Amino acid sequence: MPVSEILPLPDLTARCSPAVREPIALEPIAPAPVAPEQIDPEQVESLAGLLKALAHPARLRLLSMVAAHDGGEACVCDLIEPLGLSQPTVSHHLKILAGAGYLTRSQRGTWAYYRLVPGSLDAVAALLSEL
Amino acid sequence: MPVSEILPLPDLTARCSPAVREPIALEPIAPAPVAPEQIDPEQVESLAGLLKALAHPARLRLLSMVAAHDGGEACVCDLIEPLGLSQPTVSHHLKILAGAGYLTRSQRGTWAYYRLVPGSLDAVAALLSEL
DNA sequence: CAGATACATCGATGAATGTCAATGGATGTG
DNA sequence: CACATCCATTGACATTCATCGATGTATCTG
Repeated sequence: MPVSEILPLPDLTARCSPAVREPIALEPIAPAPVAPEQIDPEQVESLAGLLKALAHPARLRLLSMVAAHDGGEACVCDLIEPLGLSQPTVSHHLKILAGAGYLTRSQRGTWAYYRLVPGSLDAVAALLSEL
Repeated sequence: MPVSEILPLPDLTARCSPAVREPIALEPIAPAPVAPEQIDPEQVESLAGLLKALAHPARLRLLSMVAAHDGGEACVCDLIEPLGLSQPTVSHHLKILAGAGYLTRSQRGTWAYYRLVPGSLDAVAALLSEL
């Protein structure tokens, strides 16, 4: 039987394990947290999703264009030409932005008007800063 | 020769073109800006790249773990196990974060220590808010 | 020098994403 | 009703991305 099974002392060869690199505790210590992060896994997934919805040039431009448009709203056909993408692609990006909560969609007649959700960008910015 | 070529008046059928939906100007008006956005295209690409680097759960967790680690820095081997990904994958994500300017890398001996760049998250958060 | 450890890079593979043409549904017009 | 416009959805395709095993390099130890 190897000695290590009786006296599981950290060996002195330098390895990565934090327990090895830390000075040896003489008294019993509280069990170190297994995960050295304090971020809620669900919150991380959520924030990553919010950022992924923003992480595209066309979508950032869409947000800016909608916000700067007359009355704070714009319909799809207003955005196609300045964006330089096809109508299905523009609708696709708008759907992603609306799904993430950055835009609201209201249909009036044949047109679909998109409007920036107030404070939505500041909210995700705040989440980033407190990370 | 169609009349429209002599008198190019906007027709009355409702179409998307803003010029059609706007009230008809009686006086000559300054040419409307073609692009109803005022965002610098380069800045949009840049911000999208910064956000793309953040838009992944593993990378957000890495930022959090590095920031919360002892001394504000952590080496790769400290992050592999709590993250639950392989060492090449962890190195891959760290490289992306460092390339975007969120982390710095300093090699000391065999270890590579990563450290959060102070203010980098607040900077991108500020860019988001002023979008 | 031989072996072990930490880390990056390479290559391959499966998944996700962006884009457009084509289609379809809904609304308004003549 | 027939037709045009706006918009979303579908399907197909190419590109990008995430992941891991294998390999290579550098450093440290004995």
